Amino acid sequence: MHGVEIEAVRTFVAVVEFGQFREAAAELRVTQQAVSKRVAGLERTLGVTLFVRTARGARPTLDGQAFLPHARELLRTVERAAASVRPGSRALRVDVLHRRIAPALALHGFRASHPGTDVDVVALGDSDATYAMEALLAGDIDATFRAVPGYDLPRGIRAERVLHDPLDLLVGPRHQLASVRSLTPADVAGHRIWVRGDKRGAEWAAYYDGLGKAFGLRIDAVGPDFGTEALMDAIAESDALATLVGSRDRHVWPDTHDLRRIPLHGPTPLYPHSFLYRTGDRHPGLAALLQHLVRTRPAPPADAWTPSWAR
Amino acid sequence: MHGVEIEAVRTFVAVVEFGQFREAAAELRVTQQAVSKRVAGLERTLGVTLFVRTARGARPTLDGQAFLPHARELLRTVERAAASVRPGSRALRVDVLHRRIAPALALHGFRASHPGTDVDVVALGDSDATYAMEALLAGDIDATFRAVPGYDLPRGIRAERVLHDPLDLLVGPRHQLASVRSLTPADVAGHRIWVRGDKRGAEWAAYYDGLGKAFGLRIDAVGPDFGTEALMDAIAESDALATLVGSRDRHVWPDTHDLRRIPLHGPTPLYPHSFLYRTGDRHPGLAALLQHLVRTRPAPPADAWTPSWAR
DNA sequence: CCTGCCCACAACCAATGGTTGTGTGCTCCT
DNA sequence: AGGAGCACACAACCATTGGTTGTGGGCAGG
Repeated sequence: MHGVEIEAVRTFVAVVEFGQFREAAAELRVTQQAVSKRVAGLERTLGVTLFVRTARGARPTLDGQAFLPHARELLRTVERAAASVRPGSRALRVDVLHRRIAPALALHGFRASHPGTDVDVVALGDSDATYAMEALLAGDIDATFRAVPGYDLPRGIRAERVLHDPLDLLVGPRHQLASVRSLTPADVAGHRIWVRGDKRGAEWAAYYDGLGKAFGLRIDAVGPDFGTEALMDAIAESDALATLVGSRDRHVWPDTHDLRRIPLHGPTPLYPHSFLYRTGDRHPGLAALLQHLVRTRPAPPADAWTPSWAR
Repeated sequence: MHGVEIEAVRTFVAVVEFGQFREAAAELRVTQQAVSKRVAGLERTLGVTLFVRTARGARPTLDGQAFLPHARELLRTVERAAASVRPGSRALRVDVLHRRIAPALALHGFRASHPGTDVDVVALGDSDATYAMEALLAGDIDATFRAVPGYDLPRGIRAERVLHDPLDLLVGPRHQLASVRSLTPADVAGHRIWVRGDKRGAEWAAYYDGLGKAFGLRIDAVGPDFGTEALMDAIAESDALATLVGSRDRHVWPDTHDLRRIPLHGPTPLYPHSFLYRTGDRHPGLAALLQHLVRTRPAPPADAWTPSWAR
């Protein structure tokens, strides 16, 4: 009974409206005695008597009348305050790292099957998973697709493995493997591979490090200033340079490059996409999206390979 | 943790202002853990994360930033509500007899032009001017609008004529005068007029008695149990019954009643509203309100009629 | 790598706010 | 006038809450 309590104020208004404690109690789903206590408490904290109790009900005193409009305003203000951050009042914001890779396509599927849910797709860029986590914690985004271990996440963030994209080797027309239809990862040993990604980004780097170590590949990450276009240009020219792309990625590059995808199998390296979200986020679209992703989660191929930390 | 708690909101604001839980806790004289719990509880009820916790403190998330102004407004509203009944330093409390008649409108004008002064409008009802005077003398209210003679007031109470509302005849669609555009009071002689008002209320009764005598009208007061709605219903049905309302009154009645106002001129009967207050009342808002009323006092029409005691 | 700072979690405890059961006073009806 | 019925207050009791102290983990800075 330290300060003014909102439930007490709500009770006060109900009593004024019904003219008696009993009905107000019924409306509020509590006993008459509880209403009596709440009103008594409010009267104590305010230091005035709010109701004249009669045999047929209760009617506000002058102080009660004076308090009433303020009480109503208070309830409206509370409602507005709660509405200002109500989950669902805005579109769900999901970060996808890049608009043309597998997670973005999964989002398109979700939008098609849930036309009622607004989803904003934002691309924070492939800088660093940490940055995305911060944005997640700060509420800038509701979820993000990242390749991270399922453990060792910041407090308040959960991850769910929802996608895995088999990798294709992408080579130019003059590459030594350009006409091959299928390869094992081990076949690529000895060929230079560049992947685009910030060295500091533990995310891509960790994956390609693991992949390289597992199959004896030489994979170099080219810094963020070296854009996708420049990388594609370099590959198109080269007879020894290749890169790796998700088989479901829908990157666009000029036709003139004549680049070829060569699927990898035996084993099939999968790039693991986790769906990261705040545990406290009550946005209704979030639950729906998570459910959709889990339901449509593809079965991994029998010969799948992923780094140990991603399992 | 059922609904939004004011203490939690206060805590939230303190944390935003200090930038960390620790200092906010010191400010609020509780432990850091209590602040942590309160914020966590608020986040749970709102369903959003309000702060990003870092090693050096806490800064609001986007939701937190959005919530902040509402939180501050909420605290101000609570303060105003409590102040409205605070013994000693409460808002100016003015009785208006009814919320939809001219004096209430005048108060709205005052509030608009003096946003710094809190005014609470209460309605004691049209029982008896004596009752209002008692409330005035007892300090329950600071002022009241009543139609009383300027003389013969209890010691300690002063009256100032501040408003006069021309009367309209209000009739139903089937009334014999329903299509007339304007009337003199004498034209209404012979038609039955009911006005709502307690017979014991010297106030209304004295005015309508005088009006009836002056122009040969038959005006009956229907008791307080006979509500405004019932009166309006009766008038809507009748071809002979009418009532009198102030031309500035903003009573609401169902559209279906199809009631018509007919202004009275030649002479124009004015209903006199006096502003009554305690001479000893030092409330700063009182002087401001009185001054405002006197300044905006309308000039009476040239052919005005008021009872002799009201002059 | 260690230290210091800041917040979260756990365990515990007093106070709160709810319940049921009962009492008192007023109205209305007989 | 007296009793029934209704409406609110009081009392006892109990689950929940919101506070405390104690402790641990993460991060920035030396």
